[in-house]
Amino acid sequence: MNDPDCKRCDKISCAASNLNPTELALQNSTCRIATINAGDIILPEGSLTSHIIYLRSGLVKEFQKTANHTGEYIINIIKEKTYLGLPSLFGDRYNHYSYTALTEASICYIDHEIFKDLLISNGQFGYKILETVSRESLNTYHRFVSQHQKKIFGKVADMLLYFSKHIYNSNSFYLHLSRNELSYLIGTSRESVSKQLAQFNSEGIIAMKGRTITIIKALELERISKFG
Amino acid sequence: MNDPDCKRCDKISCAASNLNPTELALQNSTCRIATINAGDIILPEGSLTSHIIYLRSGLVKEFQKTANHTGEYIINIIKEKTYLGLPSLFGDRYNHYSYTALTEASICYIDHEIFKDLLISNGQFGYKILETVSRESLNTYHRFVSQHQKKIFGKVADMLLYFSKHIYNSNSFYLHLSRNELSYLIGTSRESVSKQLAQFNSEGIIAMKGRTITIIKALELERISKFG
DNA sequence: TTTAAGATGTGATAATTTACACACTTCCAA
DNA sequence: TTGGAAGTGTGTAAATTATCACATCTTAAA
Repeated sequence: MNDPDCKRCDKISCAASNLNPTELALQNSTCRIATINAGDIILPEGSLTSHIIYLRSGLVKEFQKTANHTGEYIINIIKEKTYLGLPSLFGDRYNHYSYTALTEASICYIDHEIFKDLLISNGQFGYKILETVSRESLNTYHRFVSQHQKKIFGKVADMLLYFSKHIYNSNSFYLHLSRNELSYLIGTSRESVSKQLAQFNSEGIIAMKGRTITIIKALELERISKFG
Repeated sequence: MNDPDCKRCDKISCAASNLNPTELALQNSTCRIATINAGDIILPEGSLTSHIIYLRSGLVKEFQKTANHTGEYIINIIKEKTYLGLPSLFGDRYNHYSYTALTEASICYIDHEIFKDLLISNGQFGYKILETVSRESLNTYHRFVSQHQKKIFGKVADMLLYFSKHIYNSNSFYLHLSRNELSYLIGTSRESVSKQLAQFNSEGIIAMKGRTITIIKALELERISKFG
């Protein structure tokens, strides 16, 4: 763990940029920074919320284990400059989801009470956090609803576009998730994902080598996502 | 439309009870109240957010039409003393979902700008709204995840417990939704819902007469919901 | 009261998806 | 370098669910 310098941090959150120097110094005084290795767990579900956790850099998966503990369901893939589990923090006293690093990640621990005090004393900061929680809710609802009414080819097309447009911002990317995890993300079986990817590959819609995927016909994928 | 009196309102929101008399008077000055008949639309998806809408009494369904406009997906059933579509308000500039009254409903329209000013100037009020949005997000995520990994009997059991415990607060209730709408709520077909309800009925787990349902073996339903 | 439209129940069939089996590949550590 | 564990691809059978067809029931309006 290192002592951070929030004032000079180039990865500060959009909300925290509304804090004045005094407030930022207050946050800084209780803030600790840590580096997490790929694959390591950041927070297990069911734990009590003691700190705010902010993802400075890296990729994290937010998930929940299934009832029988043999599988999981992935809620979201989280990118840098995002607070982890805000709804759990404000909605309840414990973390509803688990968080695991998909790549090496840098995270900040911020004291819960200080954060809450800042929210209440600085309305602009509070409003930004509210906007953040709202926007993320809408995004997650949208993904859930989309998936619910689609067949597998639609789900897989959706997923590929999600990674391309929202996570990696490129037509070509290395997936940090196994085929199994992809199936946890869209709520199907590993085999179904494999077969659907193989089909898109053979149809020339994507090019695939292991976990590296290149989207060739983006418009076709959009059509499949919409249609299916 | 009538002029309301927020100060004497017995259906005031938990968040708004944090407003002082001056702030409440400010909210009151731009507030209008209206009665909606069962089946009438309150807000269509895609519309711009001009006012905050607060459900004083009644039951409302929050839903989204499918791409081909032949079906819909129900996000939530909303009870009294709840703001409608907060995530749309803060996350974006337009309403992501449609809202239709399931029973006669009383709703308040509150000016968007005044509401936002109150949020920023009164941190406690803002914090309460943040808690509300967070809690609702968690509830909705939870229902989505549950449904995703369950078979039809699990989904229907889930749904029955949801109505019993969260909506009607009774083991016996009249459903304000058609079989078709029930299927939109859990993402299956009307026929599958009918058949599953008939089976629970024949097994003595529930008693059913039209839209009136009595849960006989609640523990058995809990088990089915958890197991499948 | 009559009548038509919408809602519901239910069996048979079709479509979709999962589960299983197993071969092959990749990657990491001894 | 090698052995084993984990990850992946793919055919086939089994399970699940949707769709279709149609009878019956309910409700609301004429």
